[in-house]
Parts: sequence; structure tokens; C-alpha cells
Amino acid sequence: MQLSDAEWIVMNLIWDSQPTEASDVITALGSDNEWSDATVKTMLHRLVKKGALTTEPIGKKYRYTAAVRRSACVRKASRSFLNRVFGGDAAPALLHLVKTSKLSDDELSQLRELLDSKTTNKKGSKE
Amino acid sequence: MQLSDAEWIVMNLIWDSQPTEASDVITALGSDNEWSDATVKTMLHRLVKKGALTTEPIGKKYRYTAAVRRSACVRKASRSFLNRVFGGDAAPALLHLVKTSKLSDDELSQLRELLDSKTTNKKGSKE
DNA sequence: CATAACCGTTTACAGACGTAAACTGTTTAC
DNA sequence: GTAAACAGTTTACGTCTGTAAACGGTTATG
Repeated sequence: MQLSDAEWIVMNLIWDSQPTEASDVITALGSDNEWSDATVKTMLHRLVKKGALTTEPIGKKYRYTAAVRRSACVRKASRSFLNRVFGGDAAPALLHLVKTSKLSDDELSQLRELLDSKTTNKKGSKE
Repeated sequence: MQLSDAEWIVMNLIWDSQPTEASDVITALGSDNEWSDATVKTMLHRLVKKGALTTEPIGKKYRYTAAVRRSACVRKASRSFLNRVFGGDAAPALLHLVKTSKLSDDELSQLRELLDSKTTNKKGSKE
């Protein structure tokens, strides 16, 4: 599932509060975004058509639910980003991101832990 | 400077071996990519038009040189990626990338160092 | 010199995107 | 019940993308 910029905005919103009705999405995006109702409707429609959302009829209206998992889209987008910008090489990307990001101490230690957990498993194992 | 997928491919190549002539780019991309000559020419032309490349006439031919720094494009693309996928929040992005990437011990320790350098400087600095 | 090969420029074209109006059927409010 | 409000569907349209052919000038070659 390849999402465009605008589609990510919509999907992020829906992932955060599923299931949603169009009106909710419209108000949420309208204030954030200055999109007209029509624009939001188009987005929703396209997302349904492309299989990123499903609709469930609730009486006359519909309820929108994500049909793709966010994690899958994130994975896909990340891979695409890495390939595009860093030739698929994660390490330089990470170095770059870490360098250019503000990170709280808490986040830093979380990251450190994660790194440790990735490293330590090399000591005892022999592949 | 906003580069498309295909444009990144071309630009990466040029950044790696500047200045370059069209023929070099064509052969390099042709074998990698199955792009026809015409396609590569179009890309080059568009990149010149959009200001990402400059051409310098060498006799009858041209030599292409990047007019934008790779680092700037990387920064821009990274920001865009972060916004799109992680709502601009770097930490989750980093956690995700670290989790899903294979990293050598060497890379891991590089990262760890970087994290350390970011943490320690919080104590004295007032930003 | 005529022709082929090469290189840069123009033109082409379908599909994706951002943006949104118009249309249609339904619900609600007067 | 008639008009206004709402929800979903169709249609629109300019730009960007990927992909490439066609065109025109230059150089090399027979």
C-alpha cells in the first residue's frame, strides 16, 4: 500500500480513532488543514478504492476503518525512504536522523537500550 | 528541492561522480535500471530545469553537476518522511528503524557514541 | 558529401495527486 | 411536505511522474 502525503494525513487520523465517520474526519482535517469538505471526501473515496480503508454501512452513513495495518505502511514507507535517500543503507540514515533530531534524555536512553539489546546477542551466539 | 523517486536515483549517481556527462549517466542507469536513453535524458533535463543540476558546456557536450547539496536534499527528504509517517516525531521513527534494521556491531557502537554525545552535552549547555 | 551515430530539446501520454465543484439521494427542520 | 443540510459519488482540472518517441543539430565515417 503506497500512500501519498495527503493520504498519510488522513490515514494517520483514522488509525488514531477507528472507526470513524466521514464527518469526523472532515472536521478534524478541516481545522488542521484547511482542506475543503470536498477534498476530504475525495481522499476518503480514493483510499477506499485503493483498499486502504473499508466502509461499513451504519444506517445511511458509513463508518471508515483502516484496511491496512499502520505498521505495514510504516514499514513500507521506511523502506522506500531508505532506498530513495540512503540507498537502502540504514546505518547512515540513522546516524543522520540522530544527529539532526532533538531527542529527550528519555528517548536517548530508550534508543540506547534498544541498541544494547541488538548488540549483546552477538557475544554468546556464534551466528 | 523536492526530488522524486526516479530523480533521487539520478541525483545519487551524479553526486557520487560529479561532474558527469549524459552518456555516463545513461550507461550507468541503463544497466541498473532498464531505463531507456530517452528516459534518462528526460530526467536530466527536468533536473536541470528544476535547478537540481547545472550544465557546463564542454565543447559540444555538457557536463552535469549537482546544483544542490546532497545533505540539503537528505535533510529535506528526512523531514518530509518524518512528518508524513511519524508525525514529525523523530524518536518513534528511530526506534522503528533501529528495530527493523540489520546493523553491524560497528554501526551499533557508532550510534551509541552519537547518542552518548547527545546526552552528555545536556548537562552544561543551555541550548 | 551522404549517412549514421550521438547528444540535447520538444513533444507525448497515461496515471497519480492535490484540490474541489457538481450531482444525487436522504435526513432534518420549519 | 418543501427546503435546507448532510453524505456519498461523479466529474474536473492542472501539475507532477515515469516513461519514451520524435526532432534537430553536430560529428564521425565510409
